[in-house]
Amino acid sequence: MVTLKDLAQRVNRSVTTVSRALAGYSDVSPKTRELVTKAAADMGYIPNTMAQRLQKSSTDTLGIILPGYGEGFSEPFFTEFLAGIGKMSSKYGYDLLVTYVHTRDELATYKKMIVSRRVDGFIIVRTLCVDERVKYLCETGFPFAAFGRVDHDNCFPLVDEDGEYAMGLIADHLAERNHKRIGVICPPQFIKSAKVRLTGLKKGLLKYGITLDPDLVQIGSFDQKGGYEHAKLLLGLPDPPTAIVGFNDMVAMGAVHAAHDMGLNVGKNLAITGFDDIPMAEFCRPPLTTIRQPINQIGGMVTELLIQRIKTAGDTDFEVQQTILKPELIVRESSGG
Amino acid sequence: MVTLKDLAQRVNRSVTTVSRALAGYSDVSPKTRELVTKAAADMGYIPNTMAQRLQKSSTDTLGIILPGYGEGFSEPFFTEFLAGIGKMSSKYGYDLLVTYVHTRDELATYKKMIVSRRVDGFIIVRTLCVDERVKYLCETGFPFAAFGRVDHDNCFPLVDEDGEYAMGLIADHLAERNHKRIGVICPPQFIKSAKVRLTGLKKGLLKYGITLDPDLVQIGSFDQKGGYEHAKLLLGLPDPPTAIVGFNDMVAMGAVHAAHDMGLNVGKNLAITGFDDIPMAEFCRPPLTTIRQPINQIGGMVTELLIQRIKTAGDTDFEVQQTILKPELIVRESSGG
DNA sequence: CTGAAAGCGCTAACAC
DNA sequence: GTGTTAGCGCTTTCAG
Repeated sequence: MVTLKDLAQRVNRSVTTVSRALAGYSDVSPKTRELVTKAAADMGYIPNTMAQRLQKSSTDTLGIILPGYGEGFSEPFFTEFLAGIGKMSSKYGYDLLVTYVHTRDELATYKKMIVSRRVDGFIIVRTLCVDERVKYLCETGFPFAAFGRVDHDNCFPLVDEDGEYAMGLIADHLAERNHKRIGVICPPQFIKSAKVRLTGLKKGLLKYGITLDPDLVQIGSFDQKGGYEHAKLLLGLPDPPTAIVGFNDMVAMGAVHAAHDMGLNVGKNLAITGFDDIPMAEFCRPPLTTIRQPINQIGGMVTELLIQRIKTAGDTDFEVQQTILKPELIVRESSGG
Repeated sequence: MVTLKDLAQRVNRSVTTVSRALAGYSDVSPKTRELVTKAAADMGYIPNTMAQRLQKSSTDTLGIILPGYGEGFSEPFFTEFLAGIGKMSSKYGYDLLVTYVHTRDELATYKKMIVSRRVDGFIIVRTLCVDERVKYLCETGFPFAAFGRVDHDNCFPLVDEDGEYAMGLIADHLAERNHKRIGVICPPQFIKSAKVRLTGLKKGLLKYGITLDPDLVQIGSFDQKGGYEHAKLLLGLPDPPTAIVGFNDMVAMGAVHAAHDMGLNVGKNLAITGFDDIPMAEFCRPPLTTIRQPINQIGGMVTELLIQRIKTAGDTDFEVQQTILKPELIVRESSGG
C-alpha cells in the first residue's frame, strides 16, 4: 500500500507538503504540485480512509438500520428506496452502512453506532407514531433525516408523502363509482403512515357522507399473506364490502387473490386499490389502481437532507428542511378502470 | 466522547494497562481489571472504531457493490438476499457497506474500495460468464465470496444453486404434462445463471426427445415488462408454444399477464413456470409453479464463507469452500397444477 | 513556499 | 503487573 510517506520520499518533499499539494492548498509551488500529482498518479496513491477518518473525526458514512424482516415496507418498494439512497450517497462521496437488527432493542444499535463513531448520520424509515429512535436522536442532536413523520415533535429534516391527500384521491375515486360499503386492510396503527392514511380515507369518504363500518376495517396486515387472509374475512361477512382499500400494493394483491378464490371478479363486482405503485402493480392481474410515489427520488431527497444536516451540524440556527410530496392516483382495472 | 485516556486518568493507570484490561489480557491484576471494567461501564466508554481500524489495518467491514438498477436480480429476491447477508454480518460483528454504482466501470469501484482500505472483502452477486470482478479479485488475492459461478476458473469461495438440476425438474414437469412446444424467456446469456439454466433445460428436455425450437427462445428479459413483451411475441407466432418457461418469477408474471391479454387461460391452455419462488409467486393469479431457493440462507452462507476467507487470509493453503444447493420444484396452478 | 512537530485514539513490543 | 515508547497514515498548526 502506498502512503503519503512513500510519495514524499519519491519526490523529495516532506509529507506535509505532499499532503497539501494533493489537497489543493494555494501555498504550494506549481512545480511541486505537478511533481506530486504526477507521482501520486504514477504510484497509484489513494489515501487511507481510516486514517483520514480518525484524524477528521468524521466518517463520511451514512447509516440505515433495518429490522431483520422488513415488516411494513414492501420489498420492491424498499429496494428502490435503498437504491435512491445509495445513488445519492455515492454522488456526495458518502458511504452507506446498512445494518440489520434482529433484537427487540433497535435503539441500542443506534446508540452503539453513534458512540463508536461509525456513521455521521442516520436515515430513518417507516416512522412510528411514537418513535423512540426519533426521540432519541432529537434529544442527542445526532444528525438524521427521515422518510415519514411522527405524532410528537416533527422538528427534524424529513420527506413525507401527503397520505391524507392520497387517500382523498382514493375516496373520490371510489365514491364516484358509487361504492358505499368500503373495506380497509391496513398495517398496525402504530405505524405513522398507516394511521395518517386511515384518517385520510375517513375524511375523504365523509365528504360523500360515507362512514367506514368498523367491521370492515381490518388492521394488522402488511404483506400478501395478510391481505389474503383479511380479504377473506371481509368478503365472508354477511354484508361484504363492494370495494377494498389496501394500504400497500402487496396487501392489495393478496386481496385480489382472495377475491378470486371466492369467485369474485375484481374490477367488475369488487373494486380493489393499492398503494405504492410497485412495478408489479402494472403487470399483475388485474392491473392495480394505486397511488404512485417516486420512491427512488424520495430516497435521494432524504439522503440530501441528511447530508445537508450533517454539513451544518455546527450551526446553531440551521433551518429544518421538510418536503411533503403530493402523490398521484393511478387508475387501472382493479377498481373498474 | 470518552477515550482510553480519560479512562486511564480516572483509574490512575496508564492507557496501555487500561487497554489491556479491557481486551482481557491475562497479565492484569484482578483488582485493576475490575476497576477498569467498572469505570468503563460507568463512563460509557466505547472504543473509537476508526482508531481501532487504522491501527489494526483491517476494517471489519464487508462490501457489496450493486449496479444502479438491479437488472437481472429481481427485487423481492434481492431484498431477502441482502437481509440474509446483513443478519450474518452483524452476527459476526462485521459492518456491511453497500455501494451503488451507476457508471459502466464497476471494476473501478472495486479497486477504489480496496486501495482506500474501506472493506475487508466483497460479496459478489449475479456472476457473469466472463466476470471481470472475479478475475480481478482472484488475481489480486483480495478476499471475496460469490453467489454464483463463472465460466473461467471457479477457484474461490462460492455458493450456487444447481441450475441445471432445477431446470431438469422443470423439464420433467412439463414433459410429464405432454408439452412439446416449449417457449423460453430468459435474461441475457452473459449472465452465468441464465446460461446454466438454458443448458439445463435443453438437457432436461432432451431426455424426452424434445428439442427447443430456436424461434421459441427469447433472450434478454429479466423483469415483468420484458416477460410481457416476449410472451406476446411467442404467443403471436403461427405455431405458438403450449408452455413458457420464465427464468425468474417476475418474467413469468409478465408472461401470465400477456397470455391473459391474448385471451389464454394460464394453467389450462398454456403452462407458465417461474424461478425463485418470491413471496408473491404464491399469491398471484394463477399461483406460479416455480423453483424455490432459500435465498435468505444463501445470503448468510455466502457471508460466512467470506468471513472465513478473510480470517484465513494469511494462510497459504486454505481450502476453497463451495456449496452447491439443490433447489426444489414448487408446483402450483400456472402449469396446470 | 516548505518542513518539523503534534495529535486523532488505539494497540503492541519491550522494558522494568 | 504496569508503564514507556513507538507507530498505524493522515491533517494541521506554527515556524522559518
